[in-house]
Amino acid sequence: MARERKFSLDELFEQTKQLLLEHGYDGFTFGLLAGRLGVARSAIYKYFENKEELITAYMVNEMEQVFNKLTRIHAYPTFEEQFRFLLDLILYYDDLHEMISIGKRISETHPKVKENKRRLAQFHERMYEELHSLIQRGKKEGKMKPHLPNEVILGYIFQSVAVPHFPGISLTEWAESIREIIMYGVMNQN
Amino acid sequence: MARERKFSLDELFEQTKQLLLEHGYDGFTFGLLAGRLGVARSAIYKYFENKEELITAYMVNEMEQVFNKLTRIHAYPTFEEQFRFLLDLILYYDDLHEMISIGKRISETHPKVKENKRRLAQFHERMYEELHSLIQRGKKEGKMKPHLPNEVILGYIFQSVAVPHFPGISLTEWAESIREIIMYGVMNQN
Amino acid sequence: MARERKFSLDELFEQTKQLLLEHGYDGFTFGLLAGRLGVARSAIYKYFENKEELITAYMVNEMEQVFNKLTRIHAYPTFEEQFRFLLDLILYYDDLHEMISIGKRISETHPKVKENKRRLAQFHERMYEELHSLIQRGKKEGKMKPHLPNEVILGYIFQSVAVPHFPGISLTEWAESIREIIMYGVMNQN
Amino acid sequence: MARERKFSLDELFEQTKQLLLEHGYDGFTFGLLAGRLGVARSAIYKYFENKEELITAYMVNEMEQVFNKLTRIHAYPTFEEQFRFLLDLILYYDDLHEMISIGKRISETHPKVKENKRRLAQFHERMYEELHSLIQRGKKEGKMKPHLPNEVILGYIFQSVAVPHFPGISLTEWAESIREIIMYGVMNQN
DNA sequence: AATGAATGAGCGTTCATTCAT
DNA sequence: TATGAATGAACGCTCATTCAT
Repeated sequence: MARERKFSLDELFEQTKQLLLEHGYDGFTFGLLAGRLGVARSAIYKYFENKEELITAYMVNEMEQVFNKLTRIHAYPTFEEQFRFLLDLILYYDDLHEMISIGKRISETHPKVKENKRRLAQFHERMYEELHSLIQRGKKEGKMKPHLPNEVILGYIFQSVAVPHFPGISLTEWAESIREIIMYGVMNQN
Repeated sequence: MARERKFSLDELFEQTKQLLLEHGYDGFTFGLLAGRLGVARSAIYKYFENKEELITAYMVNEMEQVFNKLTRIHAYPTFEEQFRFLLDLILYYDDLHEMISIGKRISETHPKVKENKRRLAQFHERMYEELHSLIQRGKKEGKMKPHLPNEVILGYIFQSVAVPHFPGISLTEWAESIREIIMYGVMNQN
Repeated sequence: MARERKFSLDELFEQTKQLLLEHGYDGFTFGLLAGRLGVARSAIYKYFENKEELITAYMVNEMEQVFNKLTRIHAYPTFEEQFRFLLDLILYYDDLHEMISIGKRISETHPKVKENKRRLAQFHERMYEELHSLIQRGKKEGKMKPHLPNEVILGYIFQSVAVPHFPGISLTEWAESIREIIMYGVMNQN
Repeated sequence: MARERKFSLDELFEQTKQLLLEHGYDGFTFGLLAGRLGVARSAIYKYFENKEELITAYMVNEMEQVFNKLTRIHAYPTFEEQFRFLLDLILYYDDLHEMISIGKRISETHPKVKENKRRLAQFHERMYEELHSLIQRGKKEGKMKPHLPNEVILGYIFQSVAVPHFPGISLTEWAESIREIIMYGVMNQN
């Protein structure tokens, strides 16, 4: 009876992600998105009342997925394996960092946006808890430097994904180098 | 002879910097800037023909200062001191990184913009030369890991400044932590 | 499916014409046009991406009509009839001249503008061909002065439409006078 | 005592003329003019309260000169010589036409503008009187077609200067052709 | 559910005009 | 007399958002 939808939410989120990464927050427009989905600009307003709501909704969606993957960390028994899993995850989701910084700029005017931001914050919090406890474990087992503040370690790790990939250096070489620096620094030990 | 200026170039650059950091390139508007300076939008066009010229002019100004400080590195004799000086400098100018990435996006249509970008590129080049030779020295003296690509090390160091400052951790504690991680990593040695 | 349009393209072209004649190219603004159509300025951008595109589109439209009429010239057998038909046509479309001179000033930045200008040029060319061959015929039949350059004759005829209509002289009297001057000059023959 | 003027009115009028011809009424700006005179924009406001006043003042000045030349027509005894003198004058001052059409668009808001336009109209009138009487004489002497309305003849002659100069035709050839058409038309007599 | 039409706020920019020195 | 600083209105243009179908 009702007309069939011309686009799925998944499609919409996927294109939203791409556009955000390509054009940033300001460069993202409904016109662009609608163009990619093959619908009229106004059609999107049936699902999201405004740009901010759409973007935060997308972020919640993305965050959910990341978070789900993150919980698989418990499948690994040793600290070392868990830490490596975490680094892999972060290096794989290397847009995460960009996304987070975009998220910060969104001001919460409408109630739905507020709700989305609340959920985002919640995810953030739960994620940080996970990570905190991992770091805590590393310190307890004497494997991580105990005097470094947890927040700095975490921020630091997340930040690392933004180190630019230079041409001439392979992706794996890059990833391995980053991993080593995070763990043991740039200085030679003797 | 003419009436007194309502704002100085220094003021203008200062506000430009703040706005760029808060809102990014696209979010930066003459309206915002004029508002902060307490003048009409159009007044700014007396000094800069367009947005790109203003922003690149600001960047040249900023870059000049950084570069001048950087050359003082030669006052320090040992590698360790020089390396510490460099880290201090970068942590102090912690917006540098953001600024550089903004600078990349500006297309050079007008001649003055072109000139500004040329000067910026020059600074960049000279700066990278300085840093490369520092790292080279570190490797030669057996103090830095020789197998890490120079580009990754440099990118990494610059990236580090973007690690967020959490409230609850003092700035010096943050800086010290970052320094240690860069040099020796997060892991305990035994 | 969507709401009804508040203005038709024909209306838009009509007002465009009027405004161009009244204010010239620079004096023509979207604000003025929108005002006459009773819509917001921005509404017009749904149909034409910029001022140049709108104006060239209008001109193509106008030119098409003129050209269609012009081809009816072949329905007349004798040179005299054809010449008279031509003069009538030109005197009737007395803004043509103004329009052509406006058209020359438009620089072609956007592709659609380029396309429009190409079509305009095409019309021009075909029109001039028609007229040239008419004049050629007049000369061959010994009815036009053979030593006058074709370009001057054509330019002259087109120019004549710009002779102002003084109040106090009827349109037909004006047209008849112009026709006579073009054909036989202002001087008495004896 | 008083500072010496950095520019003369003559200079100003000369540059005004050039700029008007190059850029038209809208394209003419105080900035451009000031640039050519080597003074600040605002300096010009000491002499002319606004753009319209300046332009009309220039036009009065120009008109004065043309009119002065025109009165020399009485030095010639015969109608033919006078007519040729008139045509020469008009072909020489071929910008006159452009200027007049520019003048029409100026609306008289300020009193000084009004006054200038009044003087312009006066010149116009006196000029037309001169020309009318010339044409009258031509008709009386049986040299001009008596049935053509004077206004049309005059408008026609003035209009002729706007016939474009095509490259490939020398200026004198062009002028001669125009003259012939005005006098005897494009058609062959037999 | 989806569309195309229309709006209005805001941006970058230009320029006539005013003001204080 | 001349200046440079500043203003404000307008323009071309974009885009989030609303409306009627």
